[in-house]
Amino acid sequence: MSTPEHIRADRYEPTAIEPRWQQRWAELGLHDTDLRDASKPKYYLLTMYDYPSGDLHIGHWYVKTPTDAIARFHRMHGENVFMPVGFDAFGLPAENAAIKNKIHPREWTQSNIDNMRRQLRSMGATFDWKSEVKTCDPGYYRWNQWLFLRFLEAGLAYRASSPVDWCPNDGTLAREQVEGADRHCWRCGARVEKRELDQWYLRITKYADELLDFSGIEWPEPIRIMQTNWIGRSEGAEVSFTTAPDDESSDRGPDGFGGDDLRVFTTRPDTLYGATFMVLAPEHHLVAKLTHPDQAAEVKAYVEAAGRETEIERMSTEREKTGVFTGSYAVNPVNGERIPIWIADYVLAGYGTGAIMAVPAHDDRDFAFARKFGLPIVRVIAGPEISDADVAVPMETAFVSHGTEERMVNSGPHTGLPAKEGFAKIVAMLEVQGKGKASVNYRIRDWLISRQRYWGTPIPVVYCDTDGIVPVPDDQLPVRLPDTVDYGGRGENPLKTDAAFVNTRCPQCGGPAWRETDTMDTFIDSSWYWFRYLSPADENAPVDRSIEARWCPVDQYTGGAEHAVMHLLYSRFFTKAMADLGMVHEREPFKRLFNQGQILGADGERMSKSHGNVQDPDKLVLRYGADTVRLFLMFMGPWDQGGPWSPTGIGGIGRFLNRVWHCALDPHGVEAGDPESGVLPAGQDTAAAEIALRTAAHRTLRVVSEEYAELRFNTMVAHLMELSNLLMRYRGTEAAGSAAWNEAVLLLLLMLAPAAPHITEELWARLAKARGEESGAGTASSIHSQPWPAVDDAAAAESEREVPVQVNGKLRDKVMVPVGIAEAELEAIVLARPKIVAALDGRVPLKVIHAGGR
RNA sequence: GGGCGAGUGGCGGAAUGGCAGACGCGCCAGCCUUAGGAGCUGGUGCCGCGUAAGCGGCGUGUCGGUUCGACCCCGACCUCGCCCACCA
Repeated sequence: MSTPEHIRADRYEPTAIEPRWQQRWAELGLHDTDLRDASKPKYYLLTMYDYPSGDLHIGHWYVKTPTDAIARFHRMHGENVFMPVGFDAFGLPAENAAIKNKIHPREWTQSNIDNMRRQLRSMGATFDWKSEVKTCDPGYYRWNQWLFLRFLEAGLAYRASSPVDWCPNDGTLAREQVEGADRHCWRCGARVEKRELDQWYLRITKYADELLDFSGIEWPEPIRIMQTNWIGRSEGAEVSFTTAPDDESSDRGPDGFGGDDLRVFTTRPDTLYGATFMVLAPEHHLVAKLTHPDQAAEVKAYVEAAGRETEIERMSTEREKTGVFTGSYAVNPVNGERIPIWIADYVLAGYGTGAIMAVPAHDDRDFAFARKFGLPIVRVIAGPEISDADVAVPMETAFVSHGTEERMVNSGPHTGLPAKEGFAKIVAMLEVQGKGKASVNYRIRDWLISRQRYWGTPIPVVYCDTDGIVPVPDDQLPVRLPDTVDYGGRGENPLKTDAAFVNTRCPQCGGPAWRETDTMDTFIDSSWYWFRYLSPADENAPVDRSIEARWCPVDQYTGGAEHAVMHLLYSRFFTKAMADLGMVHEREPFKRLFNQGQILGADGERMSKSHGNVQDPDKLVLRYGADTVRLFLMFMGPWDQGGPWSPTGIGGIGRFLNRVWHCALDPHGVEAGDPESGVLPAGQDTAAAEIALRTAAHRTLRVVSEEYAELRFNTMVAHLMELSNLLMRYRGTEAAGSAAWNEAVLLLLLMLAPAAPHITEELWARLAKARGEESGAGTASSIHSQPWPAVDDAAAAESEREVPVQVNGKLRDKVMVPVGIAEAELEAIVLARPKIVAALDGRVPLKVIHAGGR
């Protein structure tokens, strides 16, 4: 039984056992969650669904296999775990592939999904396949349309004309989908341009304030910060300036100048006395009206030039300031000064009111502008280091600090006040005078969802000459994507060429009408898909409210951080909007979020087919087995870290599992290559060896339990390796096969089961058989149905421990003492140690510190 | 320009105020093998002393600070990564 020949004959061969167990788990339906089963606590575990690009790469495994370990860990704790899977099946790559390969996007997508299903199953992951969702199914996108119509009724969806980011390949983009200083498309990398278009928007701005509130959800701080910055809430004041007549003698000059209300937003009302000019965005609606005839030609030229410039050029920080004087003036409401009104492209039309009061003394941009055009710079805020006599000294740079130390100067009756106090006083004064009020501004814009593409959800409205924009009635949903579309060419949306789709009847008047041919941003699909998993076949509603009530929010969500201001923000918006419309109860979608790191190619670049650095897991699985690949990915480093892919070291995981195999099946074997093998450590008898085994096993259980709960898989695996190394040390000795040994082996298998489900299941079954137990059908015989073991605190306690001794912070000695030794006794022992005596060199310690130590 | 994060052996990493380098890779030595790019055991931060067990010193990006004691906390700087970027 224990000869080396026997071991060779029955080696650990993962590829022989893994498919067998995967099939068996599937047959038993072990992971088809009964959502109506309330006998156990629910645990909704969600991992971001994938775009069906064709092949899983190692990065997909990096997200999914630890997630599966979480699922299995929670099942062993008696929870009813739901871990669904699906496909984000709409999107441009399918369309591009269709054009290139003359294949329908549906076929391309479906064959990719089939392949990815096979690959996903090879991980041994316990997905609930009966709840699978595919967003390109009419049964799914129908509800995108239904939700859109409800949003439309509620005023959360609207159509508007405005300048949009336009990608020459992908059409319109949401603001979040334009990246980098050169303003390129997030998907294809092409530089985007601005176009004025009629497009559909969702009113995410309505929820700006609520989206800033993260209380009640446990999300990583970087994501919260990114969303907070993206929403960009600024508190300040809106201030009304009145445009001035040409001369100071009348309210309105002979040319009709003056008397217009010119409103600005400022975060620094405390600097209002320092406003020495105003600046309008070139697109501001008062530009034409405020341009003095003398300046008309110059202004016209500037505005036209600004219009021709790309967003890239205008948004460059380094660029020198440009601008032009309108010839008009405005009156500063606090001191009555006439200040010139300029036009410059550093002021953005889309933020605030599209106009600013310029305070060059206290804003870097205004300072640069004033310098260039010779405009006055007046200091109105001074730090403590500036004496009253220095206030008038010309400034070399803008002073932007706004702390508690700063005081106001040159500010009429407010001079001398602390800046913070002046802020409030000036706002109050403006309100009394009707010239301003406290105000809040946001950077976030409404979500542009129109896409000029074929492979997406049709927006369910028609255009009628009589009735205008008419929503498609619910009973006509879904508006199906037609199959017979010629998408041979580029540029135009192929749907536009499909007359049978476009030409329709107005639901209201019955007259001729035209369908909207834009489709929805695919981020709509992912903004509520976790609700659909709960009732994927429901014909009456997007989500079954009674199931949602029990299962939401999602307990744990796992996926990449690249969606910080897209998917993860849209999902929160949708959840809040759906809650307000009475469709769901919860206002937050995901209670806990974990962002795993990204696995890069071996070259340190993002994995992509174009880089040629994609790592295919299938080959690794074929060679090492799924369990080894799973463990290796967990062992590489902290899960949130990721890093460049390198398979170096995967062999170490294989050796580890081999040792587990041998400990479990061949406890009495000895290693021919090791003279120490099968011999107890010097000075240890069998009883001591058994205590050592029990202690190690239960201490390992204690720490591994914590590590699973905290998703620290790399150290979890390391601790299991330590335990298996210890077992190997005792293999073949008198302690092997003892009760303590057997307990340690079983604990090792149970602890390893969530991470390496196949080998543990195999060994569990073989050990049961060896004990003569029936290991027939039924879920109870599976290791994955066992309860998570409890730590025996008495066993985990050690009787002795090693105490490090420092003198003046330097390690000088280590001493073994019984646990619980009195401090005085310990001190006596330590002070008698020769090394300590030598280190003290006759001196008496001033202070003896007993540090922490468990 | 702003925000966030990270810098530890040849490599991935461990240790978040108390023994730096757990665990693994790689490398070295030995064993076992007909053979091995298989398996097993031991060693392995750097420098110095010693035949040796061992002893001493140095060491967590740089410079300061707090502390009996700092990879860990604080300040400044350097490097790298990610996000945002003329948002008033």
